[in-house]
Parts: sequence; C-alpha cells; structure tokens
Amino acid sequence: MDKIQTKIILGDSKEVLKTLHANSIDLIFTSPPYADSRKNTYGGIKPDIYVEWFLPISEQLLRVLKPTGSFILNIKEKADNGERSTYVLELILALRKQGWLWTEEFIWHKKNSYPGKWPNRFRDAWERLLQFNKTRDFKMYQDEVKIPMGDWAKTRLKNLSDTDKRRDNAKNGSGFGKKIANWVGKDLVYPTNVLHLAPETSNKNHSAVFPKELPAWFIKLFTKTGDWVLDPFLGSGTTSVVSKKMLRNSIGIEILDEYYKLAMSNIAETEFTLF
Amino acid sequence: MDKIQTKIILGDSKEVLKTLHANSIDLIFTSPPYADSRKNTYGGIKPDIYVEWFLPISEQLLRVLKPTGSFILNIKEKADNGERSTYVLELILALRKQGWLWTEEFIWHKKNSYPGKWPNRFRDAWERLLQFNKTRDFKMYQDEVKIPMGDWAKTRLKNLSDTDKRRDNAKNGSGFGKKIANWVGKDLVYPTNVLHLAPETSNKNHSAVFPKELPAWFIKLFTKTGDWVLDPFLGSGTTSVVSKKMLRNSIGIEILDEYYKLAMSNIAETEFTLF
DNA sequence: GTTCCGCATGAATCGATAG
DNA sequence: ACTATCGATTCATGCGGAA
Repeated sequence: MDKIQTKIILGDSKEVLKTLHANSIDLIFTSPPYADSRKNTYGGIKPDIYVEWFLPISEQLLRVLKPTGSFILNIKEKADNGERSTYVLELILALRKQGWLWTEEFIWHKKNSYPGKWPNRFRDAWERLLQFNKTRDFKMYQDEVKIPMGDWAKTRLKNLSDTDKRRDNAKNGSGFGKKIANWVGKDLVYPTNVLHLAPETSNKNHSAVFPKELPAWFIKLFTKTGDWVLDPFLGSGTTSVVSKKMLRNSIGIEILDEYYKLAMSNIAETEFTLF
Repeated sequence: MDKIQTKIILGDSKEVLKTLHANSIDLIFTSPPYADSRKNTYGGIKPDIYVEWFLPISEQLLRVLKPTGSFILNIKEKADNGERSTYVLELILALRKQGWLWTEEFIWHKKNSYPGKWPNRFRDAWERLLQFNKTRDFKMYQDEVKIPMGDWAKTRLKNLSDTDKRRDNAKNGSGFGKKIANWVGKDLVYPTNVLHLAPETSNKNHSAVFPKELPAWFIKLFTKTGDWVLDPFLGSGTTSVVSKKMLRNSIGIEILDEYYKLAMSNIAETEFTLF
C-alpha cells in the first residue's frame, strides 16, 4: 500500500491555495463560515460582502481542481429580521460566472435541528450541499453509495438507531461501508439527492459542524483510494480525519491556530481503517 | 355554516388576476409550469425568459394578497445539459425587488420519487416550497400542524396494528390530527421546514404535480375556515379540491380548456369534509 | 455487559433592552 | 433611528452514571 498523506496547513486559504499545483485535486469538500456566524472565532463575514469575500478563494479552487473532479460546498443562509438572506443564491450565480458548472444541489436533512420557537417560522432542519464542476465529464462512482431497498431494510435501520448504531459510529467514523458489507446479497438501489443525517452534537473536546458521514459519503461517491481531497476551511479536521480513514490523500487549510492544533490532534489519533 | 365558494376561472392569470379585489386573498398556493417542461400545454416557457414571464403575474398576486397573507410557490429547476438552471434563484431575487419578502424555503422531500439512473446524477427527490409575504406580520397557525414527538412515535409504532398505522397516515393527509392530539396530549411538537410526503401514485387522466397533503398542510398552517385560497395555475384542480374539503373559499385559474374541465369535474365530485 | 434515565448541547431566531 | 447584546424558546442525540 502506498503511503497516504494527510497535510494540514495553517494559513489563509486565499494565499495558501496559490501554492498548490493546478489540476491536482479530485474532490473539494468544505463548509465555509456562514455569513454572520461564528463571530467569536472567524469574525463573522457580513452577508453583503460574502460573495466578494468568497470569489478569490473559489478562483483558486477552480485552478487546483482536476477537470474530472468535484467541488462540494456545504452552506445555508440564515434568517434575519424575518427574512432569509440571499447571499447563497448570489454566490451560486457568481460562481457560474467565474466558470463553474452548477451541477447539483443535494439536501442534507438534519434530523435533530436546533430547537426553538418563533411566531413566524419553524426550526431550520436542512442545509445545502452544492455541487460544482469544471467540466461535464466528472467522475462519479455511484455504486459505492448504494443503499438497501425494501421494508426489511427500514426495520434494520430502526434497530440500528439504538445500540448498534453507536458501536458502528464509534469504531468506524465513515460508517456506511461496514453497513453495506452487511447488506451484501440484498437488493441495493441508488440513493437520491436527499441525505438524512444527524449532526454530532456532543463530542469529547469539540463539536463538529457536520457528522463524519457527510464527507464520507461524498468521498466515496467522487474519489477512489489514493485520490486527493481538499478542505480549505478545515475547522476541527473532520474532512481530513475521514479522508485518512478512507485511504485518500488530503490537504486541509485552517486559518485559526486553535482549530489548527485541534485538527492536528484529531488526525494524529486517527487510524487507517479498511472497510 | 356559511356557504363555501369554489370558483374556477378559465383564462390567462395575467389578465384574470386583474379582476380580483386587492387585499382579498389569505393564501396563494401554486405550482407554476416549470421552464421547458409541459411544452405542449403551456407553450414551454424558456428558462431565460422565465422571470420576465412570471413577474407580471406576481405583481398581481402581490396586489390581491392580504397584508397578513402568504404566497407559497412550489417550484424546482430542472437539470439541463448536465447543469442546474438558475432561473429559480433569479426569480427569488426578482420577486424581492418587486416588493416581496422571501421569508422561508421549505423542502418537500418526495419519499417515493421516480426511479431512474443517470451517469452523473441521482434521482431528484426534493422540491422547493418558497414562502413570500407582503409584510412581516403574516398569520401563521402553527398549532394546526403539530406532529407526534420523535421518541413517542418510535415507541408507538412498535406496538401498533396495521389499522392504527393507516389511521396515522390519514391524519398526515388531512384529518385525524385532533383525535391523535387527544390521545397523546402534550406529546406533540412543532414540525420543521422539511416536509416528508409521498407523491401521489394513482392518477387517472393527468399528471398530478403534487399530492393533496401538500396544499392541505399549508392551508392548515396559513388559513382558517372561511378564508380565501388562490391558485393561479390550477391544473387538475388539487388546490381547489382541498380548499373545498377544508371549508375554505377558493379561486382557481386555469388557461387550458382541457385542464379547466378536468378541474371542474374533480371539484364537483368533492364533498365537504369536516375534520 | 445490558438497559434505562437524566442531562447538556447544538452553523437558530426573535423581540426587548441598551447604547 | 440604527446597531449591539441578551434572554427565552425548544427537541433530537449521545454520553455518563445507575440499576
């Protein structure tokens, strides 16, 4: 087995990305800071300058991505003063102008969304997973994410939610593979563009923005072993951890020293896991 | 009981809407023809002129809607030559410019979406339900759409007979909510902005765009008995049928004679249903 | 070693209060 | 009048301790 590299870089993506080779990345998976969120850590980018802030970074992403690669952007606009912000819509339009193809919008249905009650809206239980590409001939390994069909599968999934699920998640962060192994010989069908996952609410030393299953699903769908995965907003390192587990090379960039150290620590703990 | 009116009008919404009174409608629920689809019926509005085609109509909708009313727009862009069209995004931006508030985007997760396989995308299993308003003080009857709590539902499903399950389904559609509320009392919680409904399977002469549960949910959420519901693209009449069943007055506009007759026939068969 | 509770905790949002 | 901060609201989940 070739050695898998897991590079973590401390710095500003806008600059660091310039040092990467053109056409070298198979999958970009990232969750940038949302506008006006995480003010205490990332400073809170204002909605009205969000697009302008993002475009220099996506320009570099366009350069480093292989023509056959994919860019998955996890983002959701906030509600403010009774209205939804439009900066995500404007970002999609701006990215197309920059040369990206907007090929798909997956929905992440968050089963346990943030609680709360307001007179004019319900809880927000979904986020966008926007897929962008450089060309129409991107690689997609659909068979890797097949799911079981039929009622028996539903029953099994229900049972999984108790104790089995915990074990499965704890030992194998990227989950799906093991489950699919159990389903060999059953009827497998292709999934849809709606993903059902619960965010990780309580971890040991940090709280992950998205569950490991989320990058794991897209890594399986868009890359093979030994391919290169990039996350320009690494945060606590989830994308890199999952990449390492799944035997993909990866590059993670993080601007905050605190998160950078956390990511390094999380990756050091990560074992290679075949599944 | 006051008499409930169910008006169906044959004609072009752009013109017919001008004859309606200003500030008279409590809920607009509609699923307009999608760009480049239904070519043979609506003439196939091209994506690049979609916004310009829609704005004169939405201008009238803005006029006839009460300040406390809501406008729910069911729409989903198609993939065209490997890319998602952006006319829906552009429409949202244009409607805001026209004076609408974009208050929310609900997701309709279609549980049983069409089967099919493409080399570069999965089945599309969701649609947008965009909510627009004239003011921030719109009416919303959240208690009318409460759902059983997660844990409770799980336990309950285990011990349930088949008939109970069926009754639970019926409640989702348009009925037994209050009975179930009696059983479980305070175990009801508010829903999120993600709706789980299966598209209707049994259709006779037409392709139903949405199941009855979809308008029923929004009619419960945004109107009271005797309020006025408007659908400017009525199609086979689902919105009017559901409105009549739920004792709401309604106006439906349809441009094609064939659909107009079908809607008339469907509504004639509809009985008032108390629930 | 299981199973069962109790409890803290989220990429939230609004309205009121304060500067 | 406009921005900044804070309290109140609420539910699925996983963890830890207890039975």
